[in-house]
Amino acid sequence: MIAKDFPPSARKILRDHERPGEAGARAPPQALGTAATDRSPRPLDFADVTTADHTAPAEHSGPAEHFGPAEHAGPAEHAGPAEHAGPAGPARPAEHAGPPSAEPRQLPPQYVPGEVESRRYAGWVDAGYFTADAASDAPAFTIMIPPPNVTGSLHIGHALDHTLIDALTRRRRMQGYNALWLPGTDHAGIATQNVVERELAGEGLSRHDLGREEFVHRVWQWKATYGGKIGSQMRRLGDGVDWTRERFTMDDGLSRAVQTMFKRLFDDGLIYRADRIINWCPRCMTALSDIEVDHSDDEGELVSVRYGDGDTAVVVATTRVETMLGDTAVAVHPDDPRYASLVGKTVELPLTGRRIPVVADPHVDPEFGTGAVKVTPAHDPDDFEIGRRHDLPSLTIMDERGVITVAGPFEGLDRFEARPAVLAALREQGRVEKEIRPYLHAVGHCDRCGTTVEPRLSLQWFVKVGPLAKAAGDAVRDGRVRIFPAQLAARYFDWVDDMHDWCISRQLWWGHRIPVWYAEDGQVRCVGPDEEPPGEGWTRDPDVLDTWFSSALWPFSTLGWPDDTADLRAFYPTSVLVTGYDILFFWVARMMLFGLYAMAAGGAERAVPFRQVALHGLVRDAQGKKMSKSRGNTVDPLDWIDRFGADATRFTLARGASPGGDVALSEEWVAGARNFCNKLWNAARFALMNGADAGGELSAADRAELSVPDRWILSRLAAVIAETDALFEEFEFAKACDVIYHFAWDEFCDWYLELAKPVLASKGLASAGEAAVGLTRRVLGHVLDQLLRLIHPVMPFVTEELWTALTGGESVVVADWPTAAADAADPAAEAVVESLMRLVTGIRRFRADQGLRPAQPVPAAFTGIADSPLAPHEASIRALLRLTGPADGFSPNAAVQAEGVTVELDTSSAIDVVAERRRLAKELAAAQADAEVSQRKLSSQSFVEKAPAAVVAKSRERLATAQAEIARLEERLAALAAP
RNA sequence: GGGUGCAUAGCUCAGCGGUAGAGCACUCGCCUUACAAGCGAGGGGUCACUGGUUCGAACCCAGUUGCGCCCACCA
Repeated sequence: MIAKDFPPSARKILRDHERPGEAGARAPPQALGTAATDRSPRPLDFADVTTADHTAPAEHSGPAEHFGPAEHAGPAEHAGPAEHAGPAGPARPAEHAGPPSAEPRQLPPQYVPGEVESRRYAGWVDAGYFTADAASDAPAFTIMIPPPNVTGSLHIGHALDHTLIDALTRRRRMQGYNALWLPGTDHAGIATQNVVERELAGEGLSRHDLGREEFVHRVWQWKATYGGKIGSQMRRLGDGVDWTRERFTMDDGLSRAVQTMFKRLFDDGLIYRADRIINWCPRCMTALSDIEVDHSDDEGELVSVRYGDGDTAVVVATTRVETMLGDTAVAVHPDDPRYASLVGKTVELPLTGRRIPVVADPHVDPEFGTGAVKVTPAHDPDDFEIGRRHDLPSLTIMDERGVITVAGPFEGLDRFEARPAVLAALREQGRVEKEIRPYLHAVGHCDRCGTTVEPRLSLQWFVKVGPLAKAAGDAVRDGRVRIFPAQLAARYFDWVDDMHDWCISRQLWWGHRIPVWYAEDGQVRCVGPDEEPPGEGWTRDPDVLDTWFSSALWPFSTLGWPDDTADLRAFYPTSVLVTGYDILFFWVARMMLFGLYAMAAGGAERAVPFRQVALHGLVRDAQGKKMSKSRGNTVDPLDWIDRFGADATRFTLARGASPGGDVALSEEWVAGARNFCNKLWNAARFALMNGADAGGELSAADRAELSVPDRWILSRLAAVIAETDALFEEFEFAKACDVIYHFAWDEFCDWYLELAKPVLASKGLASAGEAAVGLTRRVLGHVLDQLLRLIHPVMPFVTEELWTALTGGESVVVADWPTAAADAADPAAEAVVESLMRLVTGIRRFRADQGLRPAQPVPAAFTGIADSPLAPHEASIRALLRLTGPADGFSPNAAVQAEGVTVELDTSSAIDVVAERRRLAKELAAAQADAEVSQRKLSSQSFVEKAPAAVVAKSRERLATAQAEIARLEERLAALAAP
């Protein structure tokens, strides 16, 4: 069927790396076997065709012609090597629609991700696999996407986050949960407004030129044009999100939620408006919350200035001389004897001619500087507090751009120009007592633009966090919410238990406008979403809310809150929150604050926004350095997806992710992951070629007939499933990937498949009858089937492609998650196979040392195997090692001993005595070292007396084994020396 | 200033009381009929330093040094 139905150019997939020149000499396609007439959905039996087609053209590897049915044709001509397979493009159009194909398909010898990914993704979405059902009886599993900024494009940090979320969700879906991963984006107030303003600046315009309404319209336009980018990128990654439930924080529904929340908090007295010192960004021209300020040690100067003269002289130290223009007092510690006589008096403030009082305030540290502090209530948070305590006036000396507004010589200067100017003027008057420069001190910067933040007195809205934060802390303390890794909970408590009130008003245009109106007579009215705004004579507050206000509602606003929707009932509380530890405070804590408050009616247990918080780290480069554009060490996940495939990219990320741990990445590692995809691909190809049978359960009678390798691999599979499950539950992605990787590669591919080969070929195995072959085919199919399911959450595409080919099933996306067979554990079989591995490795070492080519058959005789558990496996061992039976004229010239078995070999040429001596000497040295350590331990009286009996016994055993080895090796060496 | 974490093979990390592990990198040999994006064999570590606890410490305790991160209103 293959040979007939496909064009010749397509046939090469079966063996594409034949050397040029050989291909033409091959026989024409042979008649096909029985499967040729079998048109059932059963997977194609590769055994029937593998050898059939050797007419491959001579080109070398890598072609990507796709073998799917015609309707999947699409842009299938990925010419050139796989690395250049090219982006498949976002969001495949509907021509690729249709459910995932269950038709048998041929597999090329190299996995080419590009075409597979776009086709499969479209198929999954169309099949509705990712669409959750609010009416389902199945337990819900909900994860809300940490909404990326609409301005953004998918960066490697998202890719990490999404890989982990997708893995969790896919696993739960396979486990039968009603799984929902809800996607969406955040309007990202400052960030988005900045982007659009930059665009305007390119046209020589500012937002004020447009006016508020027009500007906001412009942002919406921008969002319509570029806002979908991240969604198409998520499709490339394979994110199994429910696109029917996509949300945006500025959607009508979510805006209603925001307004509802504001109103409730307002009515409960948990939102207030007040004059406070806030962090002000003079570039973004808005207030910022405390956590939107990054502190860094900057070089500045510490200047000591003398205020007043003669008896009333007092020297103050400051890093901000320019603010002295706004000083309204000097403060000293109440108990400081140096200044006791000054308290209550006034001193002259230089440059201004004003006289300001000296006040006593306990906040002042007498040890620091001169023990006297200038007080600028309008431009320093501490000074503001001092001012309040002493009823001092607040003088604002700068406008919102940071420009001095005090009439006089400094008026119109920027704050950074004013500083040297004021200093120079003070110097001129002989007021400067000391200048320390450079002086390193912490300075706040706007986390959006890096501008030095200006503490500024202004009228803003705040959330009174006290009671909310208490509840947020308690929910973690009493275990309703669990944080992974647990040690990060301490950081959470530190913050939540000592949280300042949250400044939520922003002087921006892009965002949720504060729903408060003011009347001319001073009345204030907060308007709910279903109320009419007041009419004539009222003006609305111009400010918008902090972006994080709406983000904090995300777990329930996305589900229809404040309405009592079916979604809200079905999917709240969400199950897990997966995000980076860097936004623990920004987002996680605030969702706790608001979730517990808004959802309190459902009871404490159901009020929490999520049951578990899985925090991952930052993405770093191969040297563990933070990725940044300035370092030039960033990785573009889309580039990796293009070149290595989404699965390889995902595996690389997941394999690096441990709870709370940063993830180091490099191109070498993603190449390794790509290789792993290919390894699975080829293992499956082998299985298909050999009639692997993934259908049906093994009966008890079948189990009784299983070979030792079959029992071994089933035993290992069960253990690996159990380990993987346990690791997933703890969010140990790295370890789970590692367990599966080693099982797949080291055990399944390297040993099981090799052991299965002779059985499947029925070569040289007396016991391998038809039944044995059938059983092995079934075990092979079963293990591969389960393995593909296990790794599917992390590598969805390649597993889907292989699993459907292997099983004929509809899709692994909706296949059952494996469960560890309770009775599969088989320590006896494991012990035998491990022994077999050691024997085989020992002989391989001999062969390698002797330079015997892997393909060269070597006659060998086994002695001592009859009494060994390895006895039934001699044929397997011979097959693995290419050892033939001792034929006529067998004259062994070397012997290898291991596992109680002696293998005499006839290498047919003189053996390399030097190499053999070296090998034996090395083994001898190892045995001697081993013996020595054991001997030393055992000769210690206290060890023998105090150590557990089992440990002592083990040492004794080790010593005995080592001593036997030494004797044996010495004998061999002596024999080798003799002529 | 207060927390907190980390120091194990060239790199990134796992191991956390009983004689050192993985991936990648490296060396040698192989196109062995699933895979050269592969196969086989191998080299490489006084587990930061100093003490202590213990029969026994990479692992527990104390201190030292060096990195890192978080928080912070000391002018």
